[in-house]
Parts: sequence; C-alpha cells; structure tokens
Amino acid sequence: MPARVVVATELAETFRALGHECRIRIVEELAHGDRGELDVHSLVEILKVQQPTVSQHLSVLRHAKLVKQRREGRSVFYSLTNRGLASWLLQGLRFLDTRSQDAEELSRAVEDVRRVWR
Amino acid sequence: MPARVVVATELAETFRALGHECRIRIVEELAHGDRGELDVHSLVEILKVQQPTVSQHLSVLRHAKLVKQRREGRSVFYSLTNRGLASWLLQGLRFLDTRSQDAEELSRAVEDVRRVWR
DNA sequence: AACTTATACTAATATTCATTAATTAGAATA
DNA sequence: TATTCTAATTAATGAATATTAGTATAAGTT
Repeated sequence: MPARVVVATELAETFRALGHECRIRIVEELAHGDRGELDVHSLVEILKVQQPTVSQHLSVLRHAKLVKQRREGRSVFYSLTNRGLASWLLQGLRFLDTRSQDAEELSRAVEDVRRVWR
Repeated sequence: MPARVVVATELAETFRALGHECRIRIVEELAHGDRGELDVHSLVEILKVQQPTVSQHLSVLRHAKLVKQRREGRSVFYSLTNRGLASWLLQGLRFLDTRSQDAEELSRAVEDVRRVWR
C-alpha cells in the first residue's frame, strides 16, 4: 500500500475520532484542567452527559490513542497522550467559515472560545 | 447555546468532512498541484476513483467550505479555500501513533509522506 | 457494601459510500 | 438554432456499517 494511502487512512481515522462535539469538548477540557487531567466523574458533570456515554466517547479517543488513562483509587483520570493536540485543534478554528452573514453567532463564539481555551 | 458547544459542533463537522482517506488525499493533492488547483478529471486520474465518487467527496469538502470551485470552459477547478489547511493537516501527523511495534509500516509511511507533501 | 468506571446489549437512527443513471453546463460544429 | 460531444453534478439506489443514548450489569477499589 502506497505511503500516501496508509497515512491518509490513519489521518482520516484520527479525524473521525474527533468528529463529535462531545469528544472535542473532552479534549479541550482535559487540556485545561488544572493538572491536565480529569476523572470521568468530572467530565460527566462538566459535559452534562450520562456516565456511560462519556465512557464511550473516551473509549473512542482511547482507541485513536489520543488520550490515556491512569487509575487512582476508584477513579480513572484521563489526559491527552500528546499535549499539543488541544492547541492544534484550536488552530483548526481558522478553517471554520465565519465569513458568511449567517455565521455571526459562530464568529462571536469562536472569539469567546479562543479566549477561554486559549 | 454556549459558545463552547457551538464551536465544538462546528469543529466536529469540519473534522468529519476530513474523515475519509479520499478527502484527505484530495486536500493534499490540491495543495501540491502546480497552481494550487486541479480539475475533477485530474483528481480522478490521480486518485484512481470513479468520477462521481470524486464529485461526491468534493461536495462534502465544499459544504464544509474547505474547498472552492472555479469553472473554466467545461472543466471545474478546485482549490483550497484556505491554503493553510494542507500544512495544518500535516501537523496532525504528530498525533498518529507511530510508537507501537506493529506501526513500523506507518512510521515509514509518515516519513515518506512528510517528504512528499512537505 | 458503597462507589466509580467500563462493558454488553439493545434499538433506533443515521450515515456513509460506491454504483448506476439522469441531468446540467459549456464548446464545437453543422 | 440544433446537434453533439465532453465534463461535472446530482439523484437514486442499496448495502453496509456505524453511531448514539439508554438500561442493565460487571468489574475494580475502598
């Protein structure tokens, strides 16, 4: 298999792993937690999503090797495998279409988020 | 709707648009064509995929505003909306897991591609 | 046992993708 | 203008696959 196809396939898989609002938020929350990590319970509270659902999304990110787990007592803490992921992801904001007229809300939201997620 | 959710949703959609091997390759090919653009016919030849299939993938990228079209005679030329997309995408190579032992092929492929796609 | 997280399973829903066929758009020629 | 050829988009199909959330249960820890 040509290198280009191998790599494109892998990249595509990574993108798909990031292809859900919830998982994007998990990545950002992980990056901005105090110690760069959060346990599942905290994520459930932050995202306001049921626990099994969070676990499933974490499982997707885990399979894509984007996050890693660490057990501490009865809690499992998640963190980014590569700290650069969150900021790379934010650089992707450039490619959102904030020009079109009906994208005013998005435009404002992007500004907000740039500040919050830095 | 909170800004974080708005942005995460949009980002996720963009990521999903990139979530197919074929579309990744289209983006890279567009970026590396002589004039930064290619017509559909050229893409068909390069990717060795049927023409309607290419058109569909292009349509996905178009809806995500990642590419734009320009008609010249009977040909339609595509180019990236934002020239930075291809290199940002390549920076994502960092997040592919090339450490695990069975990822030797991938590791080599990534090196190759870094050279070719620069 | 109590607490936290992961997994199994379900069911609904959705999507995705490639293929074939039909359609639109432009160019060339009669 | 009508016809024809080429290029590309769109529509329609259909199969496969996936996704998601929910409920229930299991597993690991204290």
